[in-house]
Amino acid sequence: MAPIKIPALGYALLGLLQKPSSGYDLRKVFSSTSMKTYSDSPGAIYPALQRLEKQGLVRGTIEEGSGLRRRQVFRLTSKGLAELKKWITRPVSRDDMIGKQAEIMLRFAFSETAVGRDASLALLKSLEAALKPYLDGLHEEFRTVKAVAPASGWLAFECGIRGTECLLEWAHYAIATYEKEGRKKGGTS
Amino acid sequence: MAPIKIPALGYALLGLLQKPSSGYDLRKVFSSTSMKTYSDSPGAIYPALQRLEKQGLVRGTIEEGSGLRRRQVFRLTSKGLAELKKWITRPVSRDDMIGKQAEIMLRFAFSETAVGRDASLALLKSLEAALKPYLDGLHEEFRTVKAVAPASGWLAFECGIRGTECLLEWAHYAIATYEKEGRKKGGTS
DNA sequence: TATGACATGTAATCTGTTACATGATTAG
DNA sequence: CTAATCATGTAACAGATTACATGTCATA
Repeated sequence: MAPIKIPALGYALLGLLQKPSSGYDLRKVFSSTSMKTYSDSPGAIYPALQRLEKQGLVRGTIEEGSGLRRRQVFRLTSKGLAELKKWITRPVSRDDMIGKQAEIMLRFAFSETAVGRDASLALLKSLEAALKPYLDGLHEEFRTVKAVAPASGWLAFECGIRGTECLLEWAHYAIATYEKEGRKKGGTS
Repeated sequence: MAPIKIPALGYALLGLLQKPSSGYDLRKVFSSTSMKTYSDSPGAIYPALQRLEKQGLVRGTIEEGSGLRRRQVFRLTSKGLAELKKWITRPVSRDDMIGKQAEIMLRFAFSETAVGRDASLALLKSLEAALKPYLDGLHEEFRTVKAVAPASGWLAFECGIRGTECLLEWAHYAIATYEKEGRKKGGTS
């Protein structure tokens, strides 16, 4: 069979569904928290949940009688949890660096509850490893850009570089945080 | 008439078309430079160019006889340049902070050649002004997040905060760069 | 003569946006 | 009684992805 294809919104939903929720609950998360990157419109979320259910990744059960209008609560199936773990534990590729930094952060944010702190650390190290050569490439490209572009052009490019350096520093900090935690609690072994 | 609606890719094309280019040239820019965020697929670019031409924002002229296969070179029309300027000079809203940081950088990158350095500076100041309250909001939300989320959750959130702080620092640096330039060359007055 | 770079396009499909439609319950 | 909030959905449309189709020219 064809390998399951899940768009970004689908993974965001799978991650949030580690805690059983209705479509409405999920919409509220997207509209009220800093996950506003994803659409909170019913026209995006309800069809996405239907697709996930058709793929067997979530299962919805209607809650009757609790006073309000019927609510359909969705839960991850074991297949759904497996897909979520697979997504989270994928190594970070060079390709992920380009427009998908937000997706990596989402994977990391879910990693601890979905897979465990070892996976969180592994993801961070994988990110660090991908970041270094990517940054080298950016620095090299910068020399070219600075020679031909107007100030606003190379300044914008420099902003991208600084942002990436900032991400790398954060990764070090996050790794250090996990390793300190690990020593306290016993960690990997 | 309905106000012209242009998706992100359309603006990217308008900006690049300050220098007349064929669809193929544009694709190469997207695939070979750090503008890989935008699709370099023909199925995205050629239809987008057709839409822009239908809206009267660009005009394509076929270059024959230069040896290779026919090449259609697109140029900005005056209407297209006006739309580009309007897009660039829009003040930065709180809403732009959310998933549209890349779009703001693109606007800034094009600002100097399309409108002039005064517009570049204005855009930076507008960004700075939007960034400050946005950062305050993030810090406040962080306190809540840290109390309820696992380490990977709040660390991911912290990454967003650091990235935003980094952007603000860059804005200061870019403003300083422009103001130094301005004193040298006579600038605004 | 076959491969790869140049160069442009279309068609099927998927996803998201926008706007609408429905209906129950609670607060003022 | 009316408005707001809870709660779910559909339909029309726009745009992107993927894959395919076409054709030229240079070079190995």
